[in-house]
Amino acid sequence: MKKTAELAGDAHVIAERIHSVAIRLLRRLRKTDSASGLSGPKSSALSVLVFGGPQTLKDLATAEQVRAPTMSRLVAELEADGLATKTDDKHDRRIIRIAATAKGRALLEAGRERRLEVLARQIDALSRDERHVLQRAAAILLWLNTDG
Amino acid sequence: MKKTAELAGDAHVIAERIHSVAIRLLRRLRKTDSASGLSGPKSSALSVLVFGGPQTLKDLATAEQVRAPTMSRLVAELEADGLATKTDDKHDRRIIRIAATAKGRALLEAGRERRLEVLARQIDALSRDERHVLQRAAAILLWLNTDG
DNA sequence: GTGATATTGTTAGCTTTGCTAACTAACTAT
DNA sequence: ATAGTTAGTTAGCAAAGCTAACAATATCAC
Repeated sequence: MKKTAELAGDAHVIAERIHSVAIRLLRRLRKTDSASGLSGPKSSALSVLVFGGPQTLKDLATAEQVRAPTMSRLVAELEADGLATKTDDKHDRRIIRIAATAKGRALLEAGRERRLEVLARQIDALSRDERHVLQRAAAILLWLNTDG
Repeated sequence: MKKTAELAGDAHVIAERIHSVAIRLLRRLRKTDSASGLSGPKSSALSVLVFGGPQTLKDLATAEQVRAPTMSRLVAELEADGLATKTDDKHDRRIIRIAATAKGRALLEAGRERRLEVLARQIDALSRDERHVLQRAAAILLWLNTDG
């Protein structure tokens, strides 16, 4: 029987390891980021635009779990680089629709590939079973982050 | 037969998802960090000191995958807060030994628990099988980050 | 021994990314 | 009409990363 006030030691240890691994993973990926000229947060936002279609600034901020001012600046920078556009909504003039440009899509493809290349190769070298574990883990964590 | 120049689509997709999930996970954890007064990078470094014993600044920087100046500042801040100490090495006077203080250990325990509390609870609510998947995934990713 | 080279850590200064507070503009409801 | 809410921006701050340049110490070649 598990107490509610005290979780199984398991859960804490796993949480700790997941946290630790995530920190190190991102620090490693950030390095190669710079090669593509597109930073992590920018490529992540651009990715949402490319795969999720045009978005409101607020939706984009929510999707990226970032505050509006932060996203406002990121979008401004993407726009300055010609990677995204902002267009006014006709029905609600407070709203702006943010969309990826063709250039943005192209750069994302190239940048993304390059940035994750090393990791992808490492994952490819794993056994089928290990790849499956990572795939399931990603799904579980995604779920925890959104619905949990 | 797999080409070497072109990985199985699988690997790229998994890499992408892992990356995406890691970004969101850390952004989420950072929020609760502030409650303990100990930021993510600091608690991570302190954790290395507590569980790995006294370390050289360089070793600490390497362990945390960070450059020396970055770790130098983090350690200075930990020291200012009375969470770590720096002592000179007798045999090699270029080296400093960095160790966690009792206060540092105590704060780490408390802070760490609080920071990862939500995640730990979520993990605890998963099935035994799902927890096992996360555990294995963490081990695999740790290995990729260090030895791979 | 001495001079060149390595290594360790620090300082200074920059960039990026996040935040909150305060504001404007526009929509909604009473 | 007016009060409140929502969307986005601007300004200003802090944290955490980096490189470049430097001081101090070790080590190695000779």
